[in-house]
Amino acid sequence: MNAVEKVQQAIKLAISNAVEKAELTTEQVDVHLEAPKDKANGDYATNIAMQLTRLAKKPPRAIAEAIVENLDKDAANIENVEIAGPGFINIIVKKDYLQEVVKTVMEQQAEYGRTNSGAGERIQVEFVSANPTGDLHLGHARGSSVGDSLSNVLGLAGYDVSREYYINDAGNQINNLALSIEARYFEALGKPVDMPEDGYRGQDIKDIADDLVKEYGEKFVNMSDEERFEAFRKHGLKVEIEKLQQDLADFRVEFDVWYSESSLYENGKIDKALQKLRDNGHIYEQDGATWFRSTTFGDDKDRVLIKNDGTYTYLTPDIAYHEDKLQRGFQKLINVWGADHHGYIPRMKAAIEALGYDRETLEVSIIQMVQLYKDGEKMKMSKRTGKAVTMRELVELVGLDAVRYFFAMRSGDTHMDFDLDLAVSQSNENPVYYSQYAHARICSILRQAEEQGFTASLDHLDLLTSEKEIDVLKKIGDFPQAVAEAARQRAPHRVTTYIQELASNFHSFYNANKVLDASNEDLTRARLALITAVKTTLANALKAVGVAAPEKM
RNA sequence: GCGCCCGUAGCUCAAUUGGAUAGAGUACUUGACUACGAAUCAAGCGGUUAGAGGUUCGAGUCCUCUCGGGCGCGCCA
Repeated sequence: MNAVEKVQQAIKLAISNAVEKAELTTEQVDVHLEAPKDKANGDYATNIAMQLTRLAKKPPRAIAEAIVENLDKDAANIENVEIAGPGFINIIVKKDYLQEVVKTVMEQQAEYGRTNSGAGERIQVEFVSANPTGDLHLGHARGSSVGDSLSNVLGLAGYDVSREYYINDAGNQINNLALSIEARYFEALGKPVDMPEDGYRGQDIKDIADDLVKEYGEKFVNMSDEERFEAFRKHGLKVEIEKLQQDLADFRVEFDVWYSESSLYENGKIDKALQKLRDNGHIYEQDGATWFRSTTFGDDKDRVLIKNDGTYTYLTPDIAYHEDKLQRGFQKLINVWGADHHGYIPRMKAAIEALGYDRETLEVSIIQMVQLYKDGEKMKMSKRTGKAVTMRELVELVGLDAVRYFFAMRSGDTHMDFDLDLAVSQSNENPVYYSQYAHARICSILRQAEEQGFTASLDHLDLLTSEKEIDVLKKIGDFPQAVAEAARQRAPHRVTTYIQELASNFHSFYNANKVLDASNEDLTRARLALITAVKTTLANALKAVGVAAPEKM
């Protein structure tokens, strides 16, 4: 438990003791502390008096007064309390504990912010999982950013996280991939053939075909259709998957597991999952197809698992895949899906339940669509013509940090307008630079401190008593809980909000106080410790959302 | 037609999951560099939280309906 939590704990205890002493209720009360938005309402506030109105059968303000009268302030490090509004108890704490915060950051360094609030719960986060049939585009960039940030945040909060990418390397779309490459291959040789109806028309397919021509010439022309198809399928998959891996690595996203769909065919896991569903009585045959009675578990219609041509639908291996995840011992599965897949949730949850697991084990985080704007106008996109903006293009245009930050800033469940001009602009209009600038600024001060012979010291932290300094200290102290809360709510964008606030507090402090002051060496050394703690905290927070913390800009 | 998501300041978005006078950034108006980085700071302006009911001490948040936008609704993946 860190210094901040200790203080909060002590306050909660003192209040619940006061409730008992005032004989307001015999029931156990859970004291909820909040940090008021407005500092005028104290460092902490509790709504306990309002919550007790029913139990104590008294008006909230009278309850609040009774609690305050019986409150042991010294035990809880409380400087002052006030009753305000409808019955809030506002608490002002003594600030000396904040010195501990700086020491903690100095000790923990890159580990500062880590807690055990997740208690080692094993969580798998599956995200992106785009088909290996084309380039990652704008929507995947958002999914990558949110999925990766979420994983980072969960990891920091003490969950045991595994990131996974499900490679759809089986099924129809891969056949289409092979046929699309084939069409482009013949086209490149000047022997055009028809592109399949739902073929892939991206530039990447043309590139693959051109490379094949360059390296092998007409080698594939005289092969049997089957041989050529197989060669193109294998080669296409390899190139596409490597490209996905490279693009994601360049986006600062690393997966722990790349899970192959086709492996489920090869090792019999699909059959096993089907058999389990059959044994559990959730399968029936109709119209020459095999059905999953998902309506038993709240889906709006039953789903086909084996088509009347004997092949599986997309759902079937996916069920086997989720069965496999659960058998690997994950206690929670988080799938990050695009909004266009939200209709898929009920059937997947139904499958989980039909396999004998708790449907709540699966959490699906839906990422809403992104709309690109340029010159104040919507950019039209078309997947069919291959004119969608790719993730790689976006990064080249905007810069990696700005892209990651923009997506990390926003809650995934909001429809998002991405202003290209704003993201590209290297000015104060662009929010990503605000926090990076704070970091670079601190580094600059530290460089000059070194030149002037100042070193940070923890011996005079009691000199940090100005309002700006207290604000910074408090904000630093909030970090571990902010991360834990972001993890609990699966809301990594909260970390970005935190980053803005910390940077803001720092900038404000910077403009009000000179750090390097030869006339007051003790204060200088304390402030150097303070800004070093800010630097570390900022860097840790930025890292969690996949953004660099530059020493110079 | 049915289902899910969304609607908050001119614009882009937050809001500790039911708490106080709804907050940031940006834009706009002022002011601050012979001070460690002005990509900064300080102050001002800006709101019937799409609308109408309801639940209660208390609603942007929960319930019902209406309006507007997005996405789904396949023996595609």
